[in-house]
Amino acid sequence: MGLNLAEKSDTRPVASSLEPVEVEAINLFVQFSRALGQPRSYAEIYGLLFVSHEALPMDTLIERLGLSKGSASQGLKYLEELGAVRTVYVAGERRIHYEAVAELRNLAGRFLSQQILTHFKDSGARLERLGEQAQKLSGERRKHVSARLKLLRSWERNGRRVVPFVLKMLGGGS
Amino acid sequence: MGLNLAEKSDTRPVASSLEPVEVEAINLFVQFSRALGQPRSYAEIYGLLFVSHEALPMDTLIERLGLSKGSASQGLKYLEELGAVRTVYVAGERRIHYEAVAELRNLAGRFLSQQILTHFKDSGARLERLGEQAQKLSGERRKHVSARLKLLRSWERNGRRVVPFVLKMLGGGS
DNA sequence: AAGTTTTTTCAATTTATATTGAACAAACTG
DNA sequence: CAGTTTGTTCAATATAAATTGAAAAAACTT
Repeated sequence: MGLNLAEKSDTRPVASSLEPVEVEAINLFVQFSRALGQPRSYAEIYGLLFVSHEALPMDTLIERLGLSKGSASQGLKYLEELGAVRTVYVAGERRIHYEAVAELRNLAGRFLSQQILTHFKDSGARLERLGEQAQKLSGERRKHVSARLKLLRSWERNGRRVVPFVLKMLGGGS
Repeated sequence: MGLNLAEKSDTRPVASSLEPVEVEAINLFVQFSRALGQPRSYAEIYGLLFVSHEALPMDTLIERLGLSKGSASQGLKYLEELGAVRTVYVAGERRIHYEAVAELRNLAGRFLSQQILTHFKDSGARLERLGEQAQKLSGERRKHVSARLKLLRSWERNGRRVVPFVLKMLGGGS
């Protein structure tokens, strides 16, 4: 079913077992996840772990956030792979407990390479193929495509230069 | 119906009226659009305009890309608002013609403010509310939430600082 | 202004993505 | 090892987003 963290215009009820401070924190991450195109449920999980004082087992996340087992399991798996969450072994507890990893730089780095760079990965090959096709053209047409290609190459270069820089900047303050 | 720019494992036929060089260019932008979470059809439109020597009317885009009228109209509207496309008046032609605007810096700037910054816009207010809720807690719990809040504030600061910097870097080469 | 072409709008449909939950598997327990 | 708890998988379903196309509007023509 998922949570409902009601915004002004939203009339569904807020999950009763969450405290206001938790609702606020979760909202923050859910908002963020929309900007990044990530599933809401993952953001809910991360948000709750982020404000929680102690590590939580999957059960608790399911119960308090109103998630299905499947979502919780997949979400935790994803977040763990991303490095956004780590497992913690709690004395006298059988279940795996999770806590939020709060390091922006690593998070952003992994997220960028996972979500963005994979999409860019063969842009080099693509540009090359475009270049080949351009050679087959003639006259005005070829001139134009070649100019465009040159532009694309410079865009790609600039784009690549930006990523490490962003990471450095994000690392600075935290 | 939309286009089909077949990748290796994809068996549907390529639109017959597109030349190889166009297919390559469009593929490039479609790929890009996936990374950014934008509709494929918009990327197709931009891609075709980007390689085209002359400005094209909506009709031509519909015909060559196999789009519906609606998609073409909305896509062009969106791209024009974004500043990715501009209208051109062609002598002796009644229909509006469009051409791609190829300036990475402006494009990226508008895109960021449209897609990202809007999501961040009330992060300040959200953080404030979270702060208020934190005050209502006590002991260990409050200490933890306060620390988290501090961290979030620094993340936000760093995030904001990054944007203008990225734009400067993207402006450099083109 | 009546007719024609071009463009926009938006409810209905299709397509893509996220979520569920029941069946399965793994990990532990006594 | 039989029983119990915990965790995963994945086909089915629900939800969200993109696309269509018919109807309306706007822009132009004679």
